Amino acid sequence: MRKSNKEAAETRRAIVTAAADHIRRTGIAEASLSNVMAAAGLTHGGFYKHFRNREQLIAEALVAAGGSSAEMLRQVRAKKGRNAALDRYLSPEHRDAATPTCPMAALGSEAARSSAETRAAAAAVIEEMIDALAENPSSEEARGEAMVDYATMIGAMTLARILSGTPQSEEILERARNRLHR
Amino acid sequence: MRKSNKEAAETRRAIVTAAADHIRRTGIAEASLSNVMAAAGLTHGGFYKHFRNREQLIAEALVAAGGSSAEMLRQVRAKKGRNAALDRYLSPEHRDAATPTCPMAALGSEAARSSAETRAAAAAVIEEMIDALAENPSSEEARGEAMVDYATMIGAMTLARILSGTPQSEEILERARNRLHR
DNA sequence: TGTACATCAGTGAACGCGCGTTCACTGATGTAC
DNA sequence: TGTACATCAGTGAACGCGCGTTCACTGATGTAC
Repeated sequence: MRKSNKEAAETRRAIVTAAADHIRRTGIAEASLSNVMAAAGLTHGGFYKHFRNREQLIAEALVAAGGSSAEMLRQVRAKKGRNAALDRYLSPEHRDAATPTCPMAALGSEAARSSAETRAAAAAVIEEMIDALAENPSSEEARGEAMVDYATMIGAMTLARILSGTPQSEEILERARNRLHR
Repeated sequence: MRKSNKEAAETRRAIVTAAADHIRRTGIAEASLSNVMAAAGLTHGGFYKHFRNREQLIAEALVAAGGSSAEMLRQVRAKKGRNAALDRYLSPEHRDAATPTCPMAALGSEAARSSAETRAAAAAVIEEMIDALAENPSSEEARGEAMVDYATMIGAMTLARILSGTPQSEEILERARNRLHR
């Protein structure tokens, strides 16, 4: 039962979206093709009609996840300013979200150990997040500062998630917000 | 061929050490019992003579890894001061180490998604690292500042590892060092 | 201290399971005329 | 525009593999007397 080209393109997008959600929820290693395909409403056999292999899907899913995370940062920032965007990122809601928004906080250390293809995708995500975060994205200095800000954000979110359920979890988020506010 | 109690205790320690190395090198999910046991010079079947299950080993390995990481931080700091300890942590050598020193930088995002037992072990590691890092570990304020410092450290190391091989990798480490120096 | 027996550290085969990938098959869609 | 056939999206079974865990077995160590 061949599908139309338009339907096939939608299917491909649905698979990437399902994978983007899955890797942020469970990490890369736990996102099996069967589970991702089932979440997209398909059986696993058809996967290779759309992707070369699992590796390619992971790279695309990472970029998609990073895109939606940067978009959210940009929107809050445009409407309510930089501090509000930081507050949103470093909030208990982001910490507790069933599907975390930022892929670097959700699986950064796993990406660091991954293949060159996956790391290149992760590097593109970092680039986009820095763009969304920097006061003036064309200034080398501002981008550099945003880079360290972002490091603090993903580190604080990681610690807050490990410490979930203890008072220190709220504390690390609050202290990170205070340090990064301008 | 039963082993003496002393030998058995040594075996147990060797398994934990092998696991502590393995999880820092490859993450928790990739550290299989067979591989860990082989690294300790044993076959996998004997594992359950020492541990309840894999979960227990991971928790103990995490604490062991954190202990050696905190110990290194303390030693450099005692000899050469706080800034030198930060420089050592945020160095290209730590980034490139075959077995990374700090388990939180190596697998923090994975620990955040793990079971309560593993997260409790990770929380103990965080506690110990903050102790080693804080100017005055008995001051609540100093511990809080050290917490955010540590967040920046693990975030910067994670980003530096993803960006390995690009000029930004060195840049993020240098900028993080500069921001945290006192 | 010596003896008899219970304990148990470690081995290696086995289990059921889920993984990534391949494949034959289907029938609706795409395309060449 | 209509027809004939090639294409290919998606299905579901199959593959070889490594996983965590269990188990029968071994013989040296530990212990009770």
